[in-house]
Amino acid sequence: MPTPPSAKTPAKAKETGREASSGPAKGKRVGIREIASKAEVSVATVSMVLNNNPKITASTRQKVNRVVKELGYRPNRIAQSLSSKYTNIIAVLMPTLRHTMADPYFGELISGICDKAARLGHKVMLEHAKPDFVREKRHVDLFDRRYIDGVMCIGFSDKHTFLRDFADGGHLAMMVNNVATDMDLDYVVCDYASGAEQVMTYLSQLGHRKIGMIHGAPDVWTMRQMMEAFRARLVQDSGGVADGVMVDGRFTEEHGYAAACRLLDKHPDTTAIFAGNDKMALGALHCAAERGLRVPGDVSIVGSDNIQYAAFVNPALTTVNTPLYDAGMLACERLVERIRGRKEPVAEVLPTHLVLRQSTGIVRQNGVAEPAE
Amino acid sequence: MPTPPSAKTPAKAKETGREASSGPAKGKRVGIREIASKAEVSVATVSMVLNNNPKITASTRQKVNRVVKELGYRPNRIAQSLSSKYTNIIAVLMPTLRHTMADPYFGELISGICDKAARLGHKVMLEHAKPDFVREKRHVDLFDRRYIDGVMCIGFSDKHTFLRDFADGGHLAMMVNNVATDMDLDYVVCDYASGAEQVMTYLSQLGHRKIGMIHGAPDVWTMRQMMEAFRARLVQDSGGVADGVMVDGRFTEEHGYAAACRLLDKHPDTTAIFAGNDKMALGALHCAAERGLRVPGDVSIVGSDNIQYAAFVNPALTTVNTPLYDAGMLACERLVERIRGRKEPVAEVLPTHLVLRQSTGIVRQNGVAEPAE
DNA sequence: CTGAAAGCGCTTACAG
DNA sequence: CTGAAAGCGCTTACAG
Repeated sequence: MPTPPSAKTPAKAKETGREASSGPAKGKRVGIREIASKAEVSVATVSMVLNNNPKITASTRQKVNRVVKELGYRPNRIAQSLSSKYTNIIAVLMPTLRHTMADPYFGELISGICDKAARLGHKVMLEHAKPDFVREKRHVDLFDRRYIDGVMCIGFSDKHTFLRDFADGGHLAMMVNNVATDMDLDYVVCDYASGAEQVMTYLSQLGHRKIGMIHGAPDVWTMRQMMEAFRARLVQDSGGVADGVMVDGRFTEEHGYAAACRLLDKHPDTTAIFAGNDKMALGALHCAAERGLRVPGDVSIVGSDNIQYAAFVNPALTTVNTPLYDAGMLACERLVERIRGRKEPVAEVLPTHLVLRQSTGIVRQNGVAEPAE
Repeated sequence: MPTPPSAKTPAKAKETGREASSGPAKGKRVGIREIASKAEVSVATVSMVLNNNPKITASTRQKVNRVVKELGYRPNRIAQSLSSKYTNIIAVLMPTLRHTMADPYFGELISGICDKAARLGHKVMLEHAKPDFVREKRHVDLFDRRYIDGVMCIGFSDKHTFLRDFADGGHLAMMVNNVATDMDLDYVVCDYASGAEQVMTYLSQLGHRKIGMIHGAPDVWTMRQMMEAFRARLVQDSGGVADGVMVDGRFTEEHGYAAACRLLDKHPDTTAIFAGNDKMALGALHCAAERGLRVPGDVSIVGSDNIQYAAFVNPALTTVNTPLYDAGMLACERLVERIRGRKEPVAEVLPTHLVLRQSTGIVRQNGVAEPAE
């Protein structure tokens, strides 16, 4: 247990009189029966009023609501869940990357999910798919033990075959900004293929012919979309006009940095780098800076996702805007629809667009990279 | 509803035969009574085995556990919660900043909380304290409606007086990386005062005398700690040797950028800038770059928190490492202790240390800033 | 050490 | 349109 290293330690909180762990509040919580008796109706009627059952007269409704307000009655959600079919909780399930929550990519998705869920009266529960979590089938437990009504899956790839268990068990799951190949799961995804095409068109217009790509794991469906678009464009532009190489940057700054270094070592004639996400693009930017390469003077760099930081690096990053927050919102909305009875599977694609900033420019004249200044 | 703008639209998921919304799985879920009858004991015994009640014989325990395993029995958590005093869920409550979840600061805290909670068998629920949320006292509802056993509060300031409601209602709340002045709440916080002192000592050693600070809202306790340390050091070093000014950067890159510009406009002789968090430091870095000021040649810049990006900007940022992830872990651990009966209030301070990188250097010789090159 | 019973606080058919 | 009763699936005193 760490001790205050500084003299400016906050004053010790006083021992409080309140019974810290002696359960739900002081006094007897008011329950549905008190409301019923005070309103002179049955508990069934109170319940129906609370649930906006249309069978109830406006007058009884008023009468009950008045008492509810008077006594400050708040129905016990646990009891409601036990009696009804729903918990009104959805889970957000994600892989255990290093401090996942601190990632702006996941953050945007989750922000969208949370905001929409709150509006729809649902709570959201956070869950990490650690190895033992999966091994012990605790992802299924989320449903079997009645924690949740549905689950949103973010950050997974085709390798995460345990996701099948959801469909197999008849449980409601939604892929957010990804598609699970052959798993028959609902999804809402941004149009990464189009984003990559826009990047390639733009770079081509700027005169770039020697283009490198820093990609992430290709078992991620969206990444595959980008890689295929990259390759397809190279083929299409070929006849010798375009050339490209691909290196793995594993979605992180660190590996994006290393990938960029490798790329520039092997192909010093590279004039543009397309990174599969902004973090790898930042890594590439770092590599360029370290080598004294001017961006975009010597090499143009493009990212993808348009995370918050993309606008605040030097030079500001040209990138593909993928509406992550909106994807989170829509996915949540659709999942709740499913929970409420929607039968048709969900398969939505959100448009993407290029955001031009300072990290891209027309191709340099001489074909060989040389230090700036 | 957006339509696929690209040709590469994923194949439509097939309409599935499964009953999407017809409730918990197929077939009758196995309950505690089935286990009881198959194991030839009472349900009470099964329950006690499940809860590791020491009163149960090893042999009955075995017998029951075998059946539990055989039938793959998973106790219904809702029913458990209704009967017992606990939900085994804690909430993480935070203000509604722009896409809060995408913020690395909050992300680190939440990552720590989640990881520890999972290890302790607790689920975590995410909650945003929007204006109407607070107005309708829904933060109290979290307890009154039995959603949660305790709440972790992150990102709040002294202005958020609604936090008093927790202590007033006898509910378990924990401030994470902050202290609620006069609110009598448990807390776990990093030692920001010491961090700021280390920064000032270091800058002083480098010869800096004209130091500016970009701070955030002073009603945030931790920020006040830093500001006081900054001021105290200036006074201590005075007799004309040190001078400083403070501008508000509101915790964001944008305002940090603006604040740095204002600072450098008014005080062009500033040789070092201490920003209250890394985001504002990045804004300052951006401002310097835009003006052609070399960092650290013309001006040194220091941040605080050591978020992931701090190492990947140009130049890499010197900053104070505040162990946010650890703070989240410890806060979670302590909150669960409280839930389980701990009586003493929690008041922990975690040590911080300076991380030296490229954005700081010895003071420039001439006292006036001039464009680089 | 184990069992029978009451109860947690709601909702939902089923009567009236 | 409303009420009395059963039930959701557990845990917890209370007897034995």
